[in-house]
Amino acid sequence: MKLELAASQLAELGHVTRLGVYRILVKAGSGGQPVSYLQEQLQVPGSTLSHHINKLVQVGLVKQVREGRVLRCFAQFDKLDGLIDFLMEECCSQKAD
Amino acid sequence: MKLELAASQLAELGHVTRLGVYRILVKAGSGGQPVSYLQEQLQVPGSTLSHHINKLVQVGLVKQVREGRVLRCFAQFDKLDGLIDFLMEECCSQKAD
DNA sequence: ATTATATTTCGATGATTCTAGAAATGTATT
DNA sequence: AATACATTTCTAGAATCATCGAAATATAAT
Repeated sequence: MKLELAASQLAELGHVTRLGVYRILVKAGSGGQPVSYLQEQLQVPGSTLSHHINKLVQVGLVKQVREGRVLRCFAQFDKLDGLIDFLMEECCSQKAD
Repeated sequence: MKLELAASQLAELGHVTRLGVYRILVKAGSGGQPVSYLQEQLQVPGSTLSHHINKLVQVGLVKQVREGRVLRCFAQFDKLDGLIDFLMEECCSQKAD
């Protein structure tokens, strides 16, 4: 993974509301949750929430699928795995002098 | 771990320069690396680098130890483990309706 | 068609963060 | 004590980000 992508994903997770969204979606697993559920849980104005969800979508950590008038959101677990791998990559690989 | 702490750690990792610092330190393992080495690798002005390292220290991801006039920096691996655990916590635990 | 529901887009304001030069600090060497 | 070296602190302008009301869009129900 490129460092720039990892940094952008980490930056998006590094905000209380967005991390709250992401955690709910991780907890929800493959079933996901609609925006309305996230709003109910997080108690944040719709326009603000929409803005934050969008940022998570932009970096690939979340996907959305329309179901009638509901938009269901899903955590993209493979992206989280990639991010964690990146953080651990080459851990302690440097030779001592 | 509290969500606020996790968010702040993720936010600090979510910046190209800081993530660059952190990666070098992860790679360096328990031996750490001095600020001067980080500066040489990352090619960023001292005052800017110092500012970024300080943010990593503030959230506990990095520690610094003085060695004469050199300041050696170390990744705090336990904090990274805690952060990763937090991200995975309760994954897919929600019961379907 | 009209109304209701779910969500986004727009737009503007305020807040935070980034950057880097200059000056200051702490440590070692001569 | 003077000089060199490593790093930080100060400062201030520029850039980015967060917030949220109002208006717009999309879908469904009556």
